[in-house]
Amino acid sequence: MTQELNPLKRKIKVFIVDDHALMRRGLADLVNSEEDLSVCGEAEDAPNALSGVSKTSPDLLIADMSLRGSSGIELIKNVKVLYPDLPILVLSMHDENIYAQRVLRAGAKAYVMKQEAADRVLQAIRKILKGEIYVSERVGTQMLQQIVRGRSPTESSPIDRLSDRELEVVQLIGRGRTTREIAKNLNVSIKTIESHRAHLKEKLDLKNATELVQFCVQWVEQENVAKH
Amino acid sequence: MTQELNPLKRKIKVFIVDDHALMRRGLADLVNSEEDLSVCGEAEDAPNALSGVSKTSPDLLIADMSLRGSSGIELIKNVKVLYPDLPILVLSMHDENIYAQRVLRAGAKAYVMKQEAADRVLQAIRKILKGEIYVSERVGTQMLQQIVRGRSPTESSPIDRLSDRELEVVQLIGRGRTTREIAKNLNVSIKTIESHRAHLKEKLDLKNATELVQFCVQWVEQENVAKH
DNA sequence: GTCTCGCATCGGGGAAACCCCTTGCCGATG
DNA sequence: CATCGGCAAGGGGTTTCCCCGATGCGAGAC
Repeated sequence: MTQELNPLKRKIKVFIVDDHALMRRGLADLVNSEEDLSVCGEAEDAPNALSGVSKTSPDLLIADMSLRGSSGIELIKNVKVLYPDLPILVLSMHDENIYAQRVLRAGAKAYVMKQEAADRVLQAIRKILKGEIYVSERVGTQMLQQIVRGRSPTESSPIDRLSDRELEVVQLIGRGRTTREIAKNLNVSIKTIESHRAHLKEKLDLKNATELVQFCVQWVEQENVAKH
Repeated sequence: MTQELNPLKRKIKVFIVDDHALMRRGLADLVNSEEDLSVCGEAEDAPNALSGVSKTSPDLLIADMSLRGSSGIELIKNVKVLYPDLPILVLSMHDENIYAQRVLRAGAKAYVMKQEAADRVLQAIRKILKGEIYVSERVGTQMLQQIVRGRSPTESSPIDRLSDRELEVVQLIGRGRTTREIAKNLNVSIKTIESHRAHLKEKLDLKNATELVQFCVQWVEQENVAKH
């Protein structure tokens, strides 16, 4: 609408990467509705994003996490190598703390969930244009809690803090064994396994038994993949 | 084709349901950019959708599958009961034809993936306004292949034997939710969820709760990977 | 050496979840 | 119209979860 009203003051150029056309449209609308922002280009996957960025040299990149093919995190890393000063805002489906941490470590400056309101995205844009970092409240407080508990986020995965016995229990839970079965298997009391599970929940910051099983299943899976 | 024949006539009213604000914006922009269409209302969840529809009495409903709380498929069924003639277009993250089949059986008239281009959505809108049914090409051919193979949709993978509600519970378990949380989320008694879980264990031939969680986690994972 | 700390092992007790059985309702199917 | 499947929900017994400890044991700290 008001895109070319002010030719004296160049607008801040924003490049959008998302594999959902409709989401791109919504984002573009949002960005262009701001006086001083304008969309300079769009892409639906990582390769097109890289070539598009090199053509349009934007001031800001908005990227979706879950792209087809090469994942969003790979794109961030690649962009960071080629354009270290280009701030990146990452949109994600997940509110998982793990994703946020990985994304920020990969070099993004903001992590916003797609569920959030549109003005949150604008807040994030403003913040990272000032050189600051933005994460949505829920993820942010989770991260702070981790730091308060003395766990530096840069330190490798929390799985390293587990004892050998605890890791053993993780394996068995991940294979679908019950507490009783594990106890019998390891020739100890059920109480002992319950105790291990309690420690696991604490160390891995999991709320309840279901989340514990979820984590263990995923970890066993991921470990089996890593071997091949 | 026929959209600019009667410029004096009232525009066709479209109601949008999606829990992503940006997606709503993109959809609204798309719809309003058409001469004869206009967005008459939006909602971010099922309850607001139902009251919004009753207030604005739209000619077409566009709904996201994966809403918070009561899921998209429930919304479709509810809408179908109250407004049997209101055509519904369903947007989905998944390209699995399991979902497409369920959605169409629940009464929707079109199934479109969010990845698809914007004009596909318009194609779908035009088609269902003419009383026809639209599914995206990939899903459509998958369905046809199943029919050609003589495989009734009820007998391939054990997951197909699950009811809509049961599949919904699988999703939530796979995301680490407890029985209580699921009950609250779906606004039913804990006993009901326990009952669903019992049926799931029976249908999927799982011994206990841990195996059930294991299965659900793996299924949700595998499903998210299948997109790429 | 003693002290602390993490680890592994158990127990009590109350709350929650699990598990099996049954019931009622509705809509579709035959 | 009768039966069957899906959904919701309750009763009641069993098991697990979860928050409290407690003990012994080895390893490093001072």
